[in-house]
Amino acid sequence: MDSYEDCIIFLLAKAYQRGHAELKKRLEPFGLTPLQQLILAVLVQEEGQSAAEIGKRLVLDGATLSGTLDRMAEKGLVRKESDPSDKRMLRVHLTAKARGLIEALRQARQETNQQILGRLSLEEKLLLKRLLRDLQA
Amino acid sequence: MDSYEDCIIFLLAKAYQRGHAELKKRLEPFGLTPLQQLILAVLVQEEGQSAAEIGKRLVLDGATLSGTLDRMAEKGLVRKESDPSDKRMLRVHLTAKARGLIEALRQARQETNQQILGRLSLEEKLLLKRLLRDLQA
DNA sequence: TGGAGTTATTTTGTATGCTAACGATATCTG
DNA sequence: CAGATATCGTTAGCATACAAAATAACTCCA
Repeated sequence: MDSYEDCIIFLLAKAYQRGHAELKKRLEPFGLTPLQQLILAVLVQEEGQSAAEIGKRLVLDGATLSGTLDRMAEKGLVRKESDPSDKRMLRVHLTAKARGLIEALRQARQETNQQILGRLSLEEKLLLKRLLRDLQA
Repeated sequence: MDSYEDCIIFLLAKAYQRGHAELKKRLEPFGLTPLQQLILAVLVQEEGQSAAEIGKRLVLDGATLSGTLDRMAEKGLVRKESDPSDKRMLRVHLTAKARGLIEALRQARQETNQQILGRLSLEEKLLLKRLLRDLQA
C-alpha cells in the first residue's frame, strides 16, 4: 500500500526521466545536451551573466556548472570572460554559433513539451505546472 | 513567454531535485542513498529477483544497476548469487542487515512524501500522482 | 592598513544514469 | 548438432549533480 510505486519522488523521477530522454534525443542533432540548451536559454534572456547568476536561475550547483561551462566553451558555444571590476567573477557570453541555434532549440523544447503533455487537456496542463511549482517552495 | 521557466521538463527536474534532496538527507543516517533504498523496497516485495527484473520494475538501465548493486553488496545490504539454472542470471537477496532497515526506510519515505506534498489538498495529491503517471505512458 | 570573514569558481570524490561494446550463456533454427 | 541470435551482466566513456575542500579575490571593520 505505501510501497515505492506510490512515492511522489519516484513518480517525479520517472516522469522527469522520460521528458529528459525525449529532449535529449531531439537535441542530439544540434550536438548539445538538455542542460547545455538550458544554459543558452538563460543567457539569451541576459548576456554576460556570471556562473553564480546562471546557477541561481537554474537552481543548480556551482560545481556542476563549472564543468558544463567548460565543455560548452570547448564546443564554441560560450565565451568565459573574467570581469575586470571583480576578478573572481566570470562573465559568460554567447557566441555567434550559439545564437544561430537559439531558435531551433526553442522549437525543440516546445515540440518535446507538446509530445510529453500531448494527451493532457489544457486545464490539466496548467494544473500540473501549478502543482509542480508548488512542490518547489 | 515560452522560455525555459515554462518548460515541463524543467519543472519536473526541479520538483524532482527538491524531493530527491530531502529524501537523501533523511536517509543519510542509515547510510544509503535514495536509489539504494528503492532497490531494497523492490526486493522486499519479492526476494531473489534478477538484476534485469529489478531494472524493469524501476525503469532503470542495467548499467546503472550493476554498479549500484556492487556498492550495496559491499555495504552488506544485498547478496548477489548466480542462478544455477541460468548462469547468466543474478539473483539478488536481502541480508539481515537490510531487513532490519526496511521499516525505518518505509517511514523515511513516507515522511518525505508528507513534507513535500504537505501543502497540497488530498484531491490535489491524487491528481498530481495521476498526472505524473500519465506522463510516463 | 591588515587581518577576519565572505564570495566566486574550481577541484576532488561519490553516485546516478545513459549508450555502446563485450564476454558468457541460452535458445532457436536449419 | 552447429551456427546464428538473443539475453544477462559488466565495463568503459560521457554528462549530470552534489558536498566538501582549496584558491583567489573582495569587503569590512577594528
